[in-house]
Amino acid sequence: MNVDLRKSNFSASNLSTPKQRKWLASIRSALLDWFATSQRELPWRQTTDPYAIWISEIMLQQTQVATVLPYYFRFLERFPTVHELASADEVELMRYWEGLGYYRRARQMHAAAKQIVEAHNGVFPANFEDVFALPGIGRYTAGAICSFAYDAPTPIVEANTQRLYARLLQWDKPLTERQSQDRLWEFATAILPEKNGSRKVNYATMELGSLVCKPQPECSRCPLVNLCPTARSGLQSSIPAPKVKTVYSDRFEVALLLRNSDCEVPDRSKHSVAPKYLVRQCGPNEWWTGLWDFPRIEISAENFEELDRPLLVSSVHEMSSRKSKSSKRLNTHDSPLHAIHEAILNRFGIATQIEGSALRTIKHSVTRYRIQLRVCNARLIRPIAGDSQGFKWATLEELHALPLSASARKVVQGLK
DNA sequence: AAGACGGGGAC
DNA sequence: GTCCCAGTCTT
Repeated sequence: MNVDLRKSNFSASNLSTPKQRKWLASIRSALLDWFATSQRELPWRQTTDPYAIWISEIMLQQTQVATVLPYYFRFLERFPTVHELASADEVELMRYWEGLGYYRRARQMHAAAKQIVEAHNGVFPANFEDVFALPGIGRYTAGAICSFAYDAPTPIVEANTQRLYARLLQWDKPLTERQSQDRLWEFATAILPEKNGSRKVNYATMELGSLVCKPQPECSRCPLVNLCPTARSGLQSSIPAPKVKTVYSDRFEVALLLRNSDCEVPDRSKHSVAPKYLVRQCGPNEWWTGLWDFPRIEISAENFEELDRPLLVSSVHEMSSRKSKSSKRLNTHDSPLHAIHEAILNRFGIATQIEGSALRTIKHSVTRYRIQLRVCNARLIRPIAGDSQGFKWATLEELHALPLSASARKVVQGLK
């Protein structure tokens, strides 16, 4: 089209001048042609069931398509309707979410399902305001559900479309700014057709952002290349503005494997009793809220190294009697192990003793932390106090049914 | 406006 | 290694 790209960085208004409307119509048209031949066949696009679309949208928050696919099928098979989800057992639900991360998504979804049963008679709401009001559903997800399920003209702005829209607008300010967000939502609204067909347009903008207008875009394959001022000016690498680099910090942890067979009288009724491991449920103000984990604490880099030393020998007895002639290492200064035992006692109220050096070290990451976790055998040197809440002993089989963090799951994998 | 929240894919 | 991902909610 004969649209002047040099003037398509609109100064203000809501993209409603004749020239802007013509430009938008050209984009829409080229986009839909491209989408018809280039779209991926994703399972959540083969349905208009708002429930299934909702599940997919929640799973897809900050999570890539390839990661979601297996979870999506498994989840819908087990929880095919709002009612099934609303009446789901919390533990089983979390087990179906395990590995996806951002576990509050699952809890909020559970709450939302109950809300839908209560307030909407189990029928997924059909207008934006009602959908938006549900826990875990923000502006993007509400718009996506209404558009995809009902073909409502609700705009969407998420990672893919945000990048695409910013480039089409040649918007060079950081996208986190309020002004930027307002502009993006304005574009997202303006790009939708007057009447029907918003579903397809929203699918198409996301798909183009995902497959072509990537962080490193492939403009030579883009159906909008001749309509895009950023491509014209060669500013693809600076638009959208690069995000502030994440500063990672190292973190060291130790997890304790405490077996009941080491500290309790075995059940005499059976000649072979499966050992049980001490686990606890993570509380509201810690990572993996609601999930189960082995007793685990952060430790210093020095103590972390100490746990890697072979043939580690220490006992509380040796440490508590400072005058005794225990091993040379323990005599020099406060044992690092003592510090760890103290920290475990303070944190969990259990008196423990680490045995030997770490079985293994697991690397994982949580948001901005790069974590190394030493897994250690340990024993209880005093019974667990009655007021220590949240603990339970679980067999290997029971551990398989409990929702764990990905790192705790790795620990369990090593227990066979 | 900025930070918390998980984990894995892709390069 | 680094960057990024169909965001939401809380400071």
